[in-house]
Amino acid sequence: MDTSDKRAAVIQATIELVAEFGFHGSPMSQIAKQAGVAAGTIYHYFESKDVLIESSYAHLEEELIGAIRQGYCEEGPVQERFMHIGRALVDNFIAFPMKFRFVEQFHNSPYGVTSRREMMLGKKNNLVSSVFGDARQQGLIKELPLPVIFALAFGPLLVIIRDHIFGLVQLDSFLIEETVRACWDALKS
Amino acid sequence: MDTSDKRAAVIQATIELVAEFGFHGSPMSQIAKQAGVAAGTIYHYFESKDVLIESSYAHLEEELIGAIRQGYCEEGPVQERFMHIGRALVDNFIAFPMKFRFVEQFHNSPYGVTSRREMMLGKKNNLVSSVFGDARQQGLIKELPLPVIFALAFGPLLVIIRDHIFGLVQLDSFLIEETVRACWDALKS
Amino acid sequence: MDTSDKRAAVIQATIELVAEFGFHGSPMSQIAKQAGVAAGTIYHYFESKDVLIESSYAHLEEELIGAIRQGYCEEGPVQERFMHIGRALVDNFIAFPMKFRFVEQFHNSPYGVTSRREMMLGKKNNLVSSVFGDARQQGLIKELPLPVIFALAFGPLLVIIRDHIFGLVQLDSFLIEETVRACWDALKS
Amino acid sequence: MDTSDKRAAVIQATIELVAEFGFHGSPMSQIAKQAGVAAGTIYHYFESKDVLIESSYAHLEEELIGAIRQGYCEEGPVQERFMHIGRALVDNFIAFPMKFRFVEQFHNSPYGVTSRREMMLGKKNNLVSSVFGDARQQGLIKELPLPVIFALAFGPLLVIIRDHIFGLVQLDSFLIEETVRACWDALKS
DNA sequence: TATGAATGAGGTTTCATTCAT
DNA sequence: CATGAATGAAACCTCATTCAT
Repeated sequence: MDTSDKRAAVIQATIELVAEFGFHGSPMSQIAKQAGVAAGTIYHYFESKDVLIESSYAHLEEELIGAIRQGYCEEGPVQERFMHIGRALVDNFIAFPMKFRFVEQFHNSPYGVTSRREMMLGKKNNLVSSVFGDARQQGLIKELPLPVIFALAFGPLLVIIRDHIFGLVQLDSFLIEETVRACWDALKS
Repeated sequence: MDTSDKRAAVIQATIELVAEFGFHGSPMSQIAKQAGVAAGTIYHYFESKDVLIESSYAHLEEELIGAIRQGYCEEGPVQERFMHIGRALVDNFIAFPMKFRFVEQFHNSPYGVTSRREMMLGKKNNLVSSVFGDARQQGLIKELPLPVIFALAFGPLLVIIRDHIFGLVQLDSFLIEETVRACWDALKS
Repeated sequence: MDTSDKRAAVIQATIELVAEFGFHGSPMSQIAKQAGVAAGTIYHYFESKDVLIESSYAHLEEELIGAIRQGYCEEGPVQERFMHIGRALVDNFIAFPMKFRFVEQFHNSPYGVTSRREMMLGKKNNLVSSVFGDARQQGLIKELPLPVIFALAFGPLLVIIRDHIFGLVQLDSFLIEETVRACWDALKS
Repeated sequence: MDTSDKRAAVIQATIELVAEFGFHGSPMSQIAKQAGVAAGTIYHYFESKDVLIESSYAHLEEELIGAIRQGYCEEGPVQERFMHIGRALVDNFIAFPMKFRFVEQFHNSPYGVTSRREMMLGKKNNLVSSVFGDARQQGLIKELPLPVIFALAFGPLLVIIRDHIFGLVQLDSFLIEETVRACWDALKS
């Protein structure tokens, strides 16, 4: 295991434990054990537990953006681009429930307060922003502030992903398709 | 201050502190101080910190249901009943941001995992369930599983409430109205 | 053991351990054990280890000033008052070597840097200051800055106390008398 | 930088850091960084931190003895030889306050306990010892045990050096001269 | 009932030291 | 010789909980 593998192992362990037990339920000693490193080693890569958690979040954010980019056609029609993003979002989180659990806990905790303004689904993400920009220009969606647009577009997805992970609903590709399309209905002018 | 006032003070203090600092950032000693009681006193009313937090959540849930009931007309048309619920939900959380912060943290933490199946917006809440039951019967909304319906109906509201509290958007009664209506658009068959 | 006894026990344990093992060699867990209290208890009385050490020093300072006051005659001739102070200083530190070891370590460490300006033998101590004030007025001692006067008066005493404690010299009341008198010789104009 | 330069750099870094932050506040990693070497490298030259600190002290001791020897006339009159030593001591420490801070911390710490019996100003130093031997033979100084003589001679100097370094007094060559002379007054029979 | 001092397990973090490169 | 990542014991400190008053 070379150097950067160790850093990656620590992040992976952090995500797994936090997803299951929360920030408070994931002591550094456990993270170290799960990552297969000594407790002190973590502090070579991350200044503190806070930094470790922020770094883990940043890692997940990048991974998610990468997943969305897969097969994304920047030239396609707006609605199709939106459908792709919604599908990718749900597919990815359902495939890796731990990521979702981690991200949700991060957003709803003192840790996430600072990072929330540039969140995964926010302005930082040009892919998503440009979809809504184009949609607005073409008069396809309602004239509402961007945050409201984002909320209508992705709010339902976050909820059903959570429900799926907790077993309250069983999503399949058909249901995902229908749900994302319903989100588009909310946006349509 | 008589006996039940003390219980209420503890719950109030718990909500305020957890909203701002999270569960881990709200030690029992601080809760006691904020509530104006001794640390040991809390244990007369609540068996443990976990029980205190679950009780605080239950308290908020009841308050919210009460707020929704205010001015609710069980006999009115389905869409109007839905609009009322959506409006009441947003209004109430915006008026008391701490409640929202507490509830969100609760839902996304190990504490909330057990309670989620009977969540505020879930089956336990007959008011809400009956709206969608009626809507489905009258063929007004899409043929999707109830959890998906819930997600489409309330997911966006939770997101914009959060955005409003964090200052990312400034909601007013017009914007709330439009947003809740857009949620209905997502549901409409 | 009532409440203030516990605070006193912690300070006593701190002095004993630091005297023997130094600040770094005296972990809070050891101090707790020596004091017969739980580790956490220390933090009810002292905010941190630093505060504990500063408080222990302050305690010793007061004790020493009290010891010097014993049998001190404010109206007596200047030289006799000086002799009394010198004798009391040496007697007290020789009787309680741990106090001396603690104080010396405190003064020569980052802890002591802040407190040094108002040290035991400094301006804060009116008893000592007034002796030199009177001596100067009566033209009995050299015209040198007060810090130099203090150094000439007490510097040698601190060194021989240390030597005595380490067994390099065996002080008795005769030797103490002669040494304090020699200090006066250094001051005499 | 050749081999012995590295050893010297480590010692220099140790003195600087310990002077400012104390033994406990000077981790090996910091010493390494300040010296411009890798942490492990220190262990090629010094078996342990304790050995490093003792070696740093020994280095300073030798430097100081060398400084005192500069311009020292072994054949001169006793009082002049004493004055020279006192002057050199004060001048050197004032010119290099870090040395003084290190030495003081060393003497008043568990590290110094073992070395104190052969301290800088002690028997080991023939230069100083022979001055007092000659002075005694010529009947110039009081009939007191050697440790007391040492205390009277150098105790005040250590105190005012400290005061000067901490800014409590501003020493100049005149004041130094007067102070050393006053020390001689304490010794004079 | 109410208090709050006391407990002590357990959390985060530091740091002297080692060893493969 | 030199490096610096890795180790893990141990430090300081927190905090949920208890219990004598």
